Amino acid sequence: MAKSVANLSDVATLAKVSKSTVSRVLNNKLGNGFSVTAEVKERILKVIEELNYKPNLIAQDLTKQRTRMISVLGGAHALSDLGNIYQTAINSITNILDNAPGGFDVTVDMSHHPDGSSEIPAWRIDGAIVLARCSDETFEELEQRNVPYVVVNGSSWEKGSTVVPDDIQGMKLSVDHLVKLGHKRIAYASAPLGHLIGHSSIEERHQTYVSEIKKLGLPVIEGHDKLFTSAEDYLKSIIFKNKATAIITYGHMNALNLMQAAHFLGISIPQNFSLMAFCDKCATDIMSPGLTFIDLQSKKMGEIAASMLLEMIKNPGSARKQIKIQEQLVFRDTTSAPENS
Amino acid sequence: MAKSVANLSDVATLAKVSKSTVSRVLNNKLGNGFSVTAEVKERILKVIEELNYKPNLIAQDLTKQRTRMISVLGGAHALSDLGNIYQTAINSITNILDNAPGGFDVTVDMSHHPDGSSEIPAWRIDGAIVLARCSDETFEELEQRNVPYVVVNGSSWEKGSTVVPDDIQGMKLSVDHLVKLGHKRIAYASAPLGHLIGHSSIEERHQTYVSEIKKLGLPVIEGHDKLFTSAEDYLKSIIFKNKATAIITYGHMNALNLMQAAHFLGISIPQNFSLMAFCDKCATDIMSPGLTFIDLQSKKMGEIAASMLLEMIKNPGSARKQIKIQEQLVFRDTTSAPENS
DNA sequence: TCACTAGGTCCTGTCAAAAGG
DNA sequence: CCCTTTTGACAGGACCTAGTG
Repeated sequence: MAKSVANLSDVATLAKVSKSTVSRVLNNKLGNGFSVTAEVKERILKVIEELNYKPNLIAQDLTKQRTRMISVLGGAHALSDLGNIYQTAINSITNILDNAPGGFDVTVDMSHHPDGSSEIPAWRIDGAIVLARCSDETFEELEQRNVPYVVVNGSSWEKGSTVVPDDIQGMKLSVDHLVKLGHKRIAYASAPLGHLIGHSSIEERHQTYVSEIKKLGLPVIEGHDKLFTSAEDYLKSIIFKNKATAIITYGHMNALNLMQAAHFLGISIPQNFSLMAFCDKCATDIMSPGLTFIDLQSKKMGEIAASMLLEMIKNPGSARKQIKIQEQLVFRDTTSAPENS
Repeated sequence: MAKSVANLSDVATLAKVSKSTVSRVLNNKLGNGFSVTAEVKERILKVIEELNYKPNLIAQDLTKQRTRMISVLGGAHALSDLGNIYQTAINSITNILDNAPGGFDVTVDMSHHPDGSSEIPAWRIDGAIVLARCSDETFEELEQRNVPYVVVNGSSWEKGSTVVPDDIQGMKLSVDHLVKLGHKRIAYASAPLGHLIGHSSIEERHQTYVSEIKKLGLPVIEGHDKLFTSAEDYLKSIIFKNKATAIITYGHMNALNLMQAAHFLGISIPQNFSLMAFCDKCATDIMSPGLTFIDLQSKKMGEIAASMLLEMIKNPGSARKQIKIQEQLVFRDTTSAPENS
């Protein structure tokens, strides 16, 4: 196959000028000690047009020592289940970085890197956003290569910044909301099996549930410390046997399962029990009736993460930041005063 | 800031050998006319270890003229709404390409490229998967650069291959399913506003609905040619006024909306009307009761697209292919014989 | 000062050729 | 002269500094 694309030399030869001139017509803003005849400039531009020449980005990256590429790591779990908060976060991250001066190319890494092997193209990126977590090897490489990175909803190593939702405050909001409605027997359904094991939100929500409930002198309903499995069994145990009047769930998937199971068992929400979850607004849009939820503010998390990353890229020496985002209660149809109050 | 990463020269200097020797220790499979003293090899490997040297991928790309990167284009709509077929497709695409010999780095391009400007890093990728469609400029660049590409669920330009579901056959399956159950008044709800305008599936499903219904001598129910807006209005018009006993919807979001509206209006599914949709298996998992649907086989589409792309990369001269995937009926809880039959 | 150019730089991979025995 | 081991020079494409007439 013949050479299919033109390069700088080709343009230079055809325009009968040197490569440097072509390069500077393309890149250097005219004015600061740089000039060309209008005629030469025209000639060069015409040849570029004819050959449809475009600079080879790889070569450009090599000389400029920067790629204007930003990688979002952890796409495998970000895309795995429906309506999780990372989708929203990714969207706002992309928006910000797209519109940043100069423009960055945002790209979600989808490869399921086998355990123990970091395959992050650290040499190819100017920065990274980590969704919740990544492998130790990846963290190590990011740190060693001095790649600026921000972790969204998770913790970082030494040099990375973080943006996390304030789950302690969110759980307090939840309990407070239900207590104000008159609930006394409030249960908590933890994360389903297979969820991100060891994620801090699992621990924080759980512990805060226990401490808040105890602080108010209310009964801690059993099952809060187990991972969530069967929604039907859970309802039988928590509603029928333990007489709970309200359930807080770790995420929207639990809530969805519980709604379906309740429908199946002939129990009504919120007549027979109130239900609320931690999740993102967009996840609740698919549910009916409208779920009361603690908004994790994933859009805002994404925006802040992206801005912080830009700052870190611009200003390599700056110190890491750790930001906590306040969560918000959105009161809709699945919570109300308990029946017997 | 001091130079933070080691390069080939550094290794060579410290190991007291030439750069080429280091390079060959790293890359050339030993055996075919290549050899080093065990001692030299050890020395080099030790230095590499010490400096934690890793080849600069950008430079490597430049010399090798290939990046082992594959870009998935169209991420903006692939991630925009929940449970759409592209998520499944992306997952299977990634699986295949990850495990391909040599391994490819799959990356989803998320940038919302402004109209008219192709910003595809065509120079940086070895191949592309297009989800449904991309801008004309992008197609143009892919073609001109001879980047192998496969379009999933959409049409390509001259050199690209395509994998599309057979919507004509799928609509025939739907109508046939409902007719066999005894339905005579079958309606079709088209794509919601804001969906991919002009996508062939909208046209094909709609036209096939009309032609199949007519062929069977059944009444074409009005509303089939309008974009879907309010689920409640639709039900009032189609079920109450037009006495339809079954509705086929363009996608799972319509179906979800209709289920919620039916619940609100006090109509039961499938007692009062049957409902089915075109969608992906994973989208229906979040619905209750279980939706009868036409499976678009997005997993299979992804697998085939990825394999075709690998073939095209390996074999640049090969002719484009256009593959149609058979759709499948999955009979669940939302369709049954009509009440008055 | 103006209008332009030569040649080094970024970093790795390759190949012909040289060194060592 | 042969074989093994190693090397130097250059390609790859764009950018940039120093420099020329």
